[in-house]
Amino acid sequence: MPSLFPDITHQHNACIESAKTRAFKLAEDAGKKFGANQVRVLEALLQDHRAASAYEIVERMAESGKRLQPVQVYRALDTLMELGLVHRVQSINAYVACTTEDACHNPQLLFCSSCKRVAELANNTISALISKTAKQSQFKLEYGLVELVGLCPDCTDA
Amino acid sequence: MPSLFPDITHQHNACIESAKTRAFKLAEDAGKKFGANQVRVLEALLQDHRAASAYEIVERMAESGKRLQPVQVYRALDTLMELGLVHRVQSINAYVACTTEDACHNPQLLFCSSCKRVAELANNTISALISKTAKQSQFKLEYGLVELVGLCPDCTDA
DNA sequence: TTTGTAATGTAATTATATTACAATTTTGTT
DNA sequence: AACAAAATTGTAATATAATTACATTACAAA
Repeated sequence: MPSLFPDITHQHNACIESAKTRAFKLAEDAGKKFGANQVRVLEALLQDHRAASAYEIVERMAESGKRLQPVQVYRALDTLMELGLVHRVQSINAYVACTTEDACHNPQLLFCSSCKRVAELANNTISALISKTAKQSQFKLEYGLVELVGLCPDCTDA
Repeated sequence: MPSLFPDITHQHNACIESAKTRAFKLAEDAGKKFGANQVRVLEALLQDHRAASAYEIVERMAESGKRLQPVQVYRALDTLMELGLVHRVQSINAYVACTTEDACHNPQLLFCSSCKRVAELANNTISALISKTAKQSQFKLEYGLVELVGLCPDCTDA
């Protein structure tokens, strides 16, 4: 099994474009339209595969000419998370663009504590097991998160 | 399968005592001793099975006569989490005392967003699956968390 | 056109967490 | 007991993360 972390050779421009296309389609299906800020924040997150705090997003955007207030970034993040296009990396209060084929609300994330990159799983066995467990305990699941913190292959080698 | 959430009839005093006994034993095994603040913070968390923010812990302790500064609470929480006696409820930046037989670092938590109670699983199938997944992706796991957010049986009924 | 709604903008504040450094207590050793 | 080293506790200030409240603008539906 190859690493889930994007390698150096991956075509990031194409990666960004396909993610945006996917996002617009998804929003359309959900009967929503992106406002300018939502698009900008998504773009800021798509710049790389690293988790960024809300305030880092503010700075990224300021550098590219559009400074938003924190609350505006949080609002955009909320919308994007509702659509499953952005995930919160809970253990570090940061955010990352979803990279799975379908947007999701129960992400399974691998977070590298060294390079801050995030890889995303879509392991149905795990999802199913979680659903089953919730059901068994009569727990009405709103959302479930699986977050693995550690070192990605690149950072382990180095 | 019965609910994992403690029912009204559970003997909470006994619950607290056994948790404390377990904690002291564990610390001893690890060659550590608890300082006064560590014990106090653990006791504050053991008051109930609800997740409490660090600042709520500050207030709880102030009410019972010993106000600590936030940083002192965070220090105690760090120590307790290292020992696996306290878990962070990542999705809400809060903390809860571990309730499983053995202290653990890879907790599986069910968090009720209504009453804030936390139940803890120890599902080996899930743990094993996560370890396996990490290994397959050459990911050096530091810790893994599973957090299910939703409504507990009591809050679903109400 | 006006009405309602969603999105955006601005300011202030609250909540969460850490840094830096000083004082004290405990532990182990002479 | 006396001392040094280490761990724990205490205090102040600050950094980071997130929300509240309210005003304004854009845009679509009636």
